[in-house]
Amino acid sequence: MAPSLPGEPTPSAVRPPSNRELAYEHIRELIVRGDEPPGALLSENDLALRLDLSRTPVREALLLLAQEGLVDVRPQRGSYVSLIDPDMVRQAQFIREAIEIASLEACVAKWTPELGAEVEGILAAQDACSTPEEFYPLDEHFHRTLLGIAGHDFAWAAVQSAKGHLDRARYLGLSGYRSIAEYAADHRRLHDAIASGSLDTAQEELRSHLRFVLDDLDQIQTARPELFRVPRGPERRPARPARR
Amino acid sequence: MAPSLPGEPTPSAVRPPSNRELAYEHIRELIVRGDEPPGALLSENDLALRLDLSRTPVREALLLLAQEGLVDVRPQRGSYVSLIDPDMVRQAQFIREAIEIASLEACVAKWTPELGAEVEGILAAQDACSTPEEFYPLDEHFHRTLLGIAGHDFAWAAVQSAKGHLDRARYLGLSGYRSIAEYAADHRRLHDAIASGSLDTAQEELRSHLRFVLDDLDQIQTARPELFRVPRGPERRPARPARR
DNA sequence: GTGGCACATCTAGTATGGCAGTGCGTACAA
DNA sequence: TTGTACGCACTGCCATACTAGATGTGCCAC
Repeated sequence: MAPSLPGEPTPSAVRPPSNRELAYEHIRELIVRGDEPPGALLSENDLALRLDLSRTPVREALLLLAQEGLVDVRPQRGSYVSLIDPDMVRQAQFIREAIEIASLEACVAKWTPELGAEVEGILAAQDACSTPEEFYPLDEHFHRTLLGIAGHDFAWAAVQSAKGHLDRARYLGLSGYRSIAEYAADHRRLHDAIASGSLDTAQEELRSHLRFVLDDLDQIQTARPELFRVPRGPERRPARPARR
Repeated sequence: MAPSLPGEPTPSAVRPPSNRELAYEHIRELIVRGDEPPGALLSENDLALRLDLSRTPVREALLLLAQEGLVDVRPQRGSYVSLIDPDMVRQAQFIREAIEIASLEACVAKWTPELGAEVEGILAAQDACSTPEEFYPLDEHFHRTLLGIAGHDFAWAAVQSAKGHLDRARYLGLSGYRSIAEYAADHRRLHDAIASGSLDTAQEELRSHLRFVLDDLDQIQTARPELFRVPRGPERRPARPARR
């Protein structure tokens, strides 16, 4: 686990993270890792108890997560982990692809051997990974670094906020449908194309790399249909818990 | 039975807007329209009094605006309207351009005469505008409609959240540096290119249209430097009292 | 046995009070 | 005159109390 990622926009270095940030990170982790599956109830009161905080920071964290699309707040009813909406995933993928592909032009233009060495380091670390848990942060780091080289570091925030649903699908996808080694190989080919200055090749490599998420998505949807919002038909509630 | 159709993220049609949404819209309007200029102090207490609400919805609105980059919350110090950061505006422009340009492909592919008629209606309304206040929502409507035709309606949220700084610059830009008529003419040329199925032309039209914001930006920065974050030099603080 | 209404009990939304950190004005010392 | 220490007043952060609305449950009339 990286203690401090480079380029972090967090002023946490001097200021301890607020309870809201703590709650946000914690809850987001629960959702992305699948510990709280899509459809699960996330009660403000319950979370406040579990995290040993008051409702206010928990509530504000849920507000941000709802903005991101990971949580579905239904007033006076409850807050739920949002179901994975295939259409929304596809659109998130579109956004990500649009931004990352467009950034490659500047990335190739600004490429230097020093930057190449930095990226090589990430690639080497990826090759040493054996579990998705290890690979996942490195994958983020790789893509984020490329954006940073292009001078579009700020765009990462936009990508990240859009790819909430993508993250979950990706996490599940890394769990077996496509191997870590294949993802790592994609990254290396992309790096080679950038380093050799062939923009078109790089764009094609990145495009197919990013689109594999969609293939994974189909696989996951077939295997775990209960995690997905049904495209047609109500299915408002999967089952009657019949509490009490 | 599902009373509300899934797919539309806004339940506002059936539910009255919450105080938080009211506060958000109101404060955002203040900032984008320039009523509260960059650097102005936005006190939770003060806003709560002015909007006749409690501090909670105001605070949550400020949280969302901070996430969007329009407000700069400094803990235990105050919340301020963020200064316009030229680099951030450029990156927001990049994001927007990447998404809208990429969406044109699907837009051209899915174009129909019926959709053309709808867009024509917007164009006609734009031609009838005489003030930026009238034009501004129609401009949003135009671009959003194109995204919707491409089937990337969801991407609008990403664009919007990224273009906070852009909005302000754009609003100022509409106030004189480039005329409404020129913007409207851009839109019409873009429409014609899409309708005739020439993707490349459409992309070029849109690209130059969107990049005019950057030209405006330079004009505005020259005219009103106090609204901008200084690009070079420390200026961390005017002076260091170095108490204690 | 069935349909409908009322209540008990959840929920999130909102209001408010206390707390802790920071900047700035002021007064004092060199 | 200049530099420094100190305290007040202000800020946002967090906790708690209260409100209104939605839902499941069970009683009761039929």
